[in-house]
Amino acid sequence: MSLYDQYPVSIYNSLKKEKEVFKPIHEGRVGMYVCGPTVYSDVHLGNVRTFVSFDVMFRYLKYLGYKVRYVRNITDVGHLVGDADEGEDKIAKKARLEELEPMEVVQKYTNGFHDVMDMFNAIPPSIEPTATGHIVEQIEFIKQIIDNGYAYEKDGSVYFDVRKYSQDHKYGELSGRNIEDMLSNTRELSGQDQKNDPLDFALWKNAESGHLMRWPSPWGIGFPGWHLECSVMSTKYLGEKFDIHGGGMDLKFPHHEAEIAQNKGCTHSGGANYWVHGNMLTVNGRKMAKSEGNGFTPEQLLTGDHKLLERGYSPMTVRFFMLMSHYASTLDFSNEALQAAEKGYKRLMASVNLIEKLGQPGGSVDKEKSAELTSVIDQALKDLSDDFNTAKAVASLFDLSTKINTFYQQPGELAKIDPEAFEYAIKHFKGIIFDVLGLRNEGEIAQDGKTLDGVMQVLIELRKQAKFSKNYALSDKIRDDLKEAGVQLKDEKGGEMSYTID
RNA sequence: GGCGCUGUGGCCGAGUGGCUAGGCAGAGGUCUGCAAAACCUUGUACAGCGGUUCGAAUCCGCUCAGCGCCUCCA
Repeated sequence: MSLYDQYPVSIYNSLKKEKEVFKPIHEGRVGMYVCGPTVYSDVHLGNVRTFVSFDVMFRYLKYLGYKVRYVRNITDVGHLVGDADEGEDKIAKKARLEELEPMEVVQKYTNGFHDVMDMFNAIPPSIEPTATGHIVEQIEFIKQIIDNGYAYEKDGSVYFDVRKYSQDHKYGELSGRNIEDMLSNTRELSGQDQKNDPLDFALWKNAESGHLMRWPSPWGIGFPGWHLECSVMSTKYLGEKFDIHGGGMDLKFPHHEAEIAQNKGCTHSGGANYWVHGNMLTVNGRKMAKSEGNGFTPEQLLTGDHKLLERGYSPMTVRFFMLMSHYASTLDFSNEALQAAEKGYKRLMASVNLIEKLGQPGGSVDKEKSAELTSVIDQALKDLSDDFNTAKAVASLFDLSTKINTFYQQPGELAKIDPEAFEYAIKHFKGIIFDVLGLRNEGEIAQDGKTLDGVMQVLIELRKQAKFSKNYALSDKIRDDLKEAGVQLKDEKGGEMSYTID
């Protein structure tokens, strides 16, 4: 029996607006598509949160034994600048500002994005397709939509005919909107005269002279519309029907709504069965966004070089902080919260490090105590299967952490644990922490240095001698000075000493 | 205006109609030469007002406060 049968996953489906038992289309296999970043500037924490959320889903589904194909695109063309109605492309605009080739801009920020994802230990997706790499497919997709009667051409551009579409399908099913409301609330926008209807959106845009991104098409020189790539690439790599589609809450409308319409308009299938939306990161209760000026770069987060940051925080502290809440809840950033997360993270890692130092379990096995141990793991897996509730799972991990610490201090307690139960619990304890939550043991990395460890052993030996001769002034000085240098010495039972690096 | 969300103890943050979430901080204790860490103990929490119910933080209604989307946004 596989783990996914043992711990069936349920997911909150934005499309149905309720939690459902997850049933993949193909037994044992999952196709997952997540809307990736637009690479025209640095990613900020909000982006990181969303991708970390989906990274955990990817990791957990694999942990359960599913074979997962995870597709996350790179948007390197297509999104229009909000206040420029002339149809100027974000990337083209940025290119002009920086006097670069558009593809130079794309490459620069794609590299940066990958570096940041790596820093936060997010596993690269199975496929990371780019919009510019799928111009041909996008053109074919548009042709089919036109053939199906849901799009029209006008002056070298092609628009999706929302009204026509809504006669046959429900437009707005994901975001809970209806066409009439939207019509009466449409804002006055200039430059929309080409469209038959303000609700229509572009599938292909005619490139004006001087526009930097241009490709030939049956409708002239131009570039693909803002929403098209995701429809096209999810269909290409996952099929007309696939399992999970994810993205940030703010993409629900219009982006995902348009995506569904394009999919149905082309293939008559709506794409994903389960739509999953991650919530926003907030600062003082407000969405972290570039326009608010309350976001910061990962570099600033590490160094603490930002007016909102009291000091820097390590990547794993931040990752752990994010996992202490549920992906569908807003998460409010504050220095206090981050500092609390940092302590919690270190506490967890300290227990992990202790595992190696534990003696042998068993001897005078207490069945109840053993069952208690495995039930904590059981609970954690149930919680993860319950819409990926990392917050709850983390609580179980802390329970286990306490138990491990007790085992270390009181070997008698460890003797009560059945060796098999112990092995099972430790395997999953580590599995959940490292494989599912994707945490890295930052302290351990620092301790890898053999030279440093050798130096530490010398200092520890000196301190032991000082203590033995009751020269507490010297032994305290060694400890205090090391503390100053970022190394915490701990006296243990039996006169042994250990150290941790901050 | 339309669609939707949230309001939990000092802070962050889970939560099922009845059983201690958890982390951080605080208090007391054990251990220790002193620390640190760890362990144990400790908190009259669920915005307000009504209603449903044997029982609601959890369901319903209203009020108040805040937020998101509706334009690019994770």
